[in-house]
Amino acid sequence: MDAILEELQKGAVYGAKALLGRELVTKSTDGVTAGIIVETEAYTQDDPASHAFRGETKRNAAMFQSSGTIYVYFTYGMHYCVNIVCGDIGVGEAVLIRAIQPTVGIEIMEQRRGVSGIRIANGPAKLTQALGITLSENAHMLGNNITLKAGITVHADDITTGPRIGISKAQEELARFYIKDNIYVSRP
DNA sequence: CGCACGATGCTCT
DNA sequence: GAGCATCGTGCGC
Repeated sequence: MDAILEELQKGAVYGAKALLGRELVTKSTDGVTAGIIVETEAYTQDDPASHAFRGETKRNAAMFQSSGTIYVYFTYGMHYCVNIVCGDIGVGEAVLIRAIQPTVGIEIMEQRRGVSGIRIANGPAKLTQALGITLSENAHMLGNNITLKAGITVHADDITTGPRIGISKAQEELARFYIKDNIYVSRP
């Protein structure tokens, strides 16, 4: 957990790769739920597609906090997405978690999502619903209701990149990373 | 099986 | 007032 904080400190692109294979764990009154992170996307401050591109606002303030801060945002009138902040305080960088492979509390997640199998968490808004993450966790630090565990080892050879998804600017930028051949990614 | 679109409300211009 | 780091459905092939 401290080790990952050091990796996140090195920046969003580095952090996006370092987070692959880690287990994201959440606790609630429903119980514990968790999954292996299999797809991430790095957002840096100079990225026109990033919420931080136009500077700090009330909404994106968490992105400018210290590494390991959780940034949750609400979008499309119905969805939450979760990021883990990277880099120095005052710099707006974060990694969007785009897909997880469910490991713990699968029944709870099926109930929250209303589906089972691959569709439980193969997308950024799906995994927040499966893990029970909402705006109430925004700007909190990793370590309480949301934590990271070691998970599985991912070698550099097992990481690949793909086109960015769901954005209108800087689509070609090399920022989306996922574990090769993993069936739980949102898009191969 | 793939594409198109509607839902739905908050944030920033 | 537009656009959005999305998802699910519904339709046409």
